[in-house]
Parts: sequence; C-alpha cells; structure tokens
Amino acid sequence: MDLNPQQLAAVRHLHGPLLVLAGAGSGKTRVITAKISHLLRNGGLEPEQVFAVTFTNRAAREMSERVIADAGRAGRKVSVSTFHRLGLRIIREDPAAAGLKPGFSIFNAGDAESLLRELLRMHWGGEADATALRDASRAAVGTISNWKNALLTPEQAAATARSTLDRTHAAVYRDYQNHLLMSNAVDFDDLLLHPVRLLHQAADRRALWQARVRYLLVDEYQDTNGAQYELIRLLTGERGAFTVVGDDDQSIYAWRGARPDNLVTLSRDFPELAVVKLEQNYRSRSNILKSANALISHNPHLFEKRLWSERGPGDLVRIVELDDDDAEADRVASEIVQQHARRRCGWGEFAVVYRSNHQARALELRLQAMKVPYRISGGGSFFDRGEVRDALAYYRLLVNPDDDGALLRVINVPRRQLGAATLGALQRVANRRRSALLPAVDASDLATEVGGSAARRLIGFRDWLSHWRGQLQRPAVALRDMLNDAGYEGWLASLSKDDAELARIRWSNVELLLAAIERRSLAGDDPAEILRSLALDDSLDRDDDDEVDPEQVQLLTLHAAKGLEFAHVWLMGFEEGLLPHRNCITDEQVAEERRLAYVGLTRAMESLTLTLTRKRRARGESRRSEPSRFLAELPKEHYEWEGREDEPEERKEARARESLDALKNLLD
DNA sequence: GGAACTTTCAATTAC
DNA sequence: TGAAAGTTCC
Repeated sequence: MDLNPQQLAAVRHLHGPLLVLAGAGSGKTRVITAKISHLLRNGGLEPEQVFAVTFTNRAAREMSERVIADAGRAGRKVSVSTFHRLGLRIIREDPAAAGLKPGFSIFNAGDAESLLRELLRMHWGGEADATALRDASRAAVGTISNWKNALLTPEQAAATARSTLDRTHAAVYRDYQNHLLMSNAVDFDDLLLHPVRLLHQAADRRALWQARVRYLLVDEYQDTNGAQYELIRLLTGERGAFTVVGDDDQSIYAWRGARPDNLVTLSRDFPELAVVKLEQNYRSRSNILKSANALISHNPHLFEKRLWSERGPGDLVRIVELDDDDAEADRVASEIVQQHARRRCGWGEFAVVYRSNHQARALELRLQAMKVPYRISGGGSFFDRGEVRDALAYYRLLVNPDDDGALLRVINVPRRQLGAATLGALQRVANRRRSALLPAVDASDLATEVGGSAARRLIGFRDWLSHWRGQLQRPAVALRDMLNDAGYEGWLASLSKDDAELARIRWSNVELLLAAIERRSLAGDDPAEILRSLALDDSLDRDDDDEVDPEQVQLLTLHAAKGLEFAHVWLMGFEEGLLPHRNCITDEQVAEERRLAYVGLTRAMESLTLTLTRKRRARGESRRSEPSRFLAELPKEHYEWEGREDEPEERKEARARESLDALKNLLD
C-alpha cells in the first residue's frame, strides 16, 4: 500500500497512544484500515482484539467494507461499529448492572420525547396546552441529553441547577430515568452512560473488557462527548493502546455534547501521547480545496494545519443561483442526468448534500420521475414511517412486556375500545404498584379504577399478547400472524382509503421489515437482539450486503456526508437561514455551521456546485432568500457565479452550448 | 364509535 | 405542501 511518510508513521506507531490530526481528504480512513492490517500482521493481535468505532452507521459500514477489502477474511472478525452499538454490546452482557432485564428495549428520540411530554404534563398538573408541552419536552430532551453526555446523574444535575427551568428539568430527568427503568428500557444516551458506569464501578468487568479490547481506533475523534471520552479511557486503561483520528475543523456535533477540546484533553491525560499531522489532501482539485481552506480560515482553530493538494486545479467551483426551490431541484436533477451521460460515470459518483432532511424531498420526486436510482440517508427514513413504528412496537411488546412506550403506541391500533379513559385508569393502578402498564392489568385492585367491560378488554389484550409471545422463537412469523390477527393491514387500508397506492406502500414497508427480521433470525440472532439492532439501524439495505447497488446517486445531509467522498457534489440551499441555519445566532454556533459548510465542500473530488435560490417555499408560503454569508468568504478566482444579473454574455452562451452538447450526447 | 370533512401546523443536524 | 389533529354528523 502506498502511504506518505506521515501516514506510514501513523500506521507503524504501535506502542503508546497516538493522535492523528488528519485534514479533510488526507487519507485518514486509509491510515485506519492500513493500521488494522498492520496490527494483525505485525502487531501480534487477533482480529477479535481490534476494535474500531465511528459515529454514524454509514461511516461504520464504509470502514468495515474497507477493512475487509484490505485485511481479507480476518477483517470480518475485526469489530467495527458505532459508539452506541459498542455500548449496547457492553450492556447486553450485564443488563442487571444497569438495572435492566435481558429483553430490554431501546427508546428512540421520538419515544423519549413522548415519555418526557407525559412526565411534564403530570408535573404541570393537567393545565397545559399542547404547544407549550411540545416546546417544553423538546427543551427537556436537549438538557437531559447534555447532562447524560456529561455523565451527570439526576441528583448532580439538580445540585448544579441555577434557574427554575433547570430545576424542573432536573426533576423531570429523575422521573424520566425511573420511568425508563420501569419500562425496562434505555435511550440512546444510556447506551454510552450505562457502560461508563459499569466499567467504572465493576473492576472485574473493566478488566474483562480491557483484556478484550487490545487495540482501539477512533474515527472522527473531535466529535466525542464526555461519555464517549470516558468510554475510550475505560476501555483502553493504563495501556493506552489506541489511535484516535480527528480534525477540529470538522467538529459538527457540539449540539449533542461533542467537545472538540477532547483533542487537547487527551494530551493532558496521556502525557506520552504521540501526534502525527496529515496535511496532504489526495481528494480534491485545488479550486475546490482552496475554496474550502479560505472558508475555514474564518474560524478559530485548536491546531494550525495547512492542507495542500497536487491534484491540479480542475474546474472552477460553480455557484448556481435560481429562482426558487422548484427550479433548484429541476436543475440539480437534470444536471445529474446530463453529466451521467457526458462523463460516462456511474450514478454512485454523484452526491447531493444539504443542511436539513426536508430539502431532499423536491429532488427525490424529480429523480423518481426521471428514473434515476438514488439512495437517501437519514430522516424521513424507513424507520420513521408510522406503519414501521407500529409493527416494531408490537414486536417490542412481545420481547419486553414492560415497554410502556410501545404499549401506548399500539394498544388502540387498530381500535380495541381501549381509549384515554381506560388508559388513564390503568396508569393510576400502575403508579400505585410502581409497575409498568401491562403488568398492572394483573393487579388485584384493577376493578377499583376500571369498569368490568374495559377490564375484560384489557385482560383480553394481555392474553392475546402472551399467546404471540409464546411463538417468538420465529419472530417474523409470530409478528406477521399477530398483525394479521389484529387486522392491521385492513386498518392501514382504512386510514388511507382514498389512496389505495399509499395503503399498498405502507403494507409493503411492513413486509420489508418482516423480511429483514426473518433474515436475521435465520442467521441465528435471538429475537431481542434483532429488535435492538433494528433500533440502531438507519436503513434496511445493510442486510443484503452483496445486493447493495453501488450505482445510486447519494442524497445526504451534511452531517451524514462527513467522512465520505464523491467525484461530483452538489450542495443545495447555500443560503442564509439554511446554512447557517436560522437558529444559529452566537459566533460559536455560526462557526459550527461554517465547519458544516467546510465538510460539504471538502466531500468533492472533481467538481463542486453550490446552488442557491432567490425565493424559497417554506410551510406553503414563499419567502425571499439571500446568499449565505459564507459565499462572501470564498475567493472569487476559484468560482464562477451563474445566474447573477452581471454575468458576462459569453459565459451564458458557452453554457448554452455545453448543455446542448450534453443533450446531444444523451440522445446518442 | 366511526366516516367524511375541515383546520392547523410544521422542519436542524444523529445514535 | 402534506400529514395530523379537530369537528361534525350519522
């Protein structure tokens, strides 16, 4: 493998901790994969002893593929996962240490927010309108998540609370944590928090895990939060056998507790830390790289670095200004089709990135109409669909009868005459005996709260669930039969009776889920583990790993795009309010948005197009939009701006000729 | 209680 | 613009 001297130094440094400061496109994934091969060949390690962690599923999958490509058969046994999946693995072996039973559930962000909404409702004692509750629960989600990521208990949070709001949040945090435990559930933050507590408190478990994790590699280290940092320390212990790779200019997760100064903390905690800088960019043409460098130079830095490239200037960066978001989507879609024909490269060479998920929608419709294969990541994904969440909730109730979140979701879907009144009564019974809702159906005092017919319906539901729970050894079969028995497909049809196509799509999503469960079940995974694994997945297509079609246009948020590279990149919505996002006010927030833009620009290898509009439809109504302030920070000599009034005539003509050529090409 | 209709409101980013 | 929640009537 071809490595430059710095990369080689990073790969060969086996003894003692190492920090690799790796600029965008400087080959850090290459270093990580080469280092894993080196550890296996020359470091005397078995593949099971090497662990690599990343932040997103997508990055983990990408790295895993490259490790397998590089290290072959042994590469499959190397553990490459997200932090959260590693945390899950640690909890799974010791659920009791976290106060959990083996079938425990994972609450996603939506589950957590609904739970907090209910707790806040109780806290406020009834009189609360829906909007206030929604706003308050969102705020609480953020505060509690930050506390968890900083490893604070509810008691510690209460002790540090200064404002009334903080005290309320601390009280709700305590209730929330109690309720999670009662539901035999964890949230995403707990997947880091519980392992840190466990490894901190139980010396034998710590020793066990430290013996297992003989070498740890951490990608995107600048995005670690307090809990993740502790986890790294606890797993590597005194030995300090680790390599972390990071770039402070690409720190984009401050909003979920990331502490880029963990780069500095590391050299304090590990005085023997070695540092290697990677500054040669192998990815981007210099017009792109110089634009990105100029942009990021407007930010303060923890470390000075100078990125350079030998790849030649390439095309100018294109800035394309359009009338509105419809024109923007039309334009990007048709350019992709044109370039696909003209450049004769696969669909997978093209990527479109944007700040927030909803921006993908207009483009998605056009790509569908033009029959362009595409892959979309993140929000609005498969697992956010109502029917998929319903089916998963049924599954959760089978695996974990204490899962109140799942129970509340499906107890009356389809209708079972178990409405708000009955559930309120059941909740009172559950509160008295400090149990979850479903076990409260067995309470001797159920009749004091619930009338005879409602009680019979509750008992019927409980028994019905128990019946299917008995079939769980074939989870996909049990779930399918159960949904059929419940008349769920008919319920979906009745929900969208004016749109038969929609009903069909919804049921086919359930079918997709069932197929994925069946595949994993046949592969030998146990039912509870399949469920938890699905909770951490962002899409289903990781399953059929040899069937993944690489020839798809990639639609990604800027966050999801980090760590990836593409020949031709479009960044949509380079406007004030979108990038930087309108909620970002302070200098630090704007600096993070600038890093986000920097991440976007540096994804491109050969060509980069930034699009912006003069007006944009938001919530139905049209609003004027303005170019992003970041545009003024790009050096003029590296871009051409199309759509400005003062654009020279000859450039317009040249462009018209080009698209005519492209059209001809397409027709051939 | 359920079907058909009207009104309202929403969208930062991820595990 | 499109889903979810509210409203009316049977």
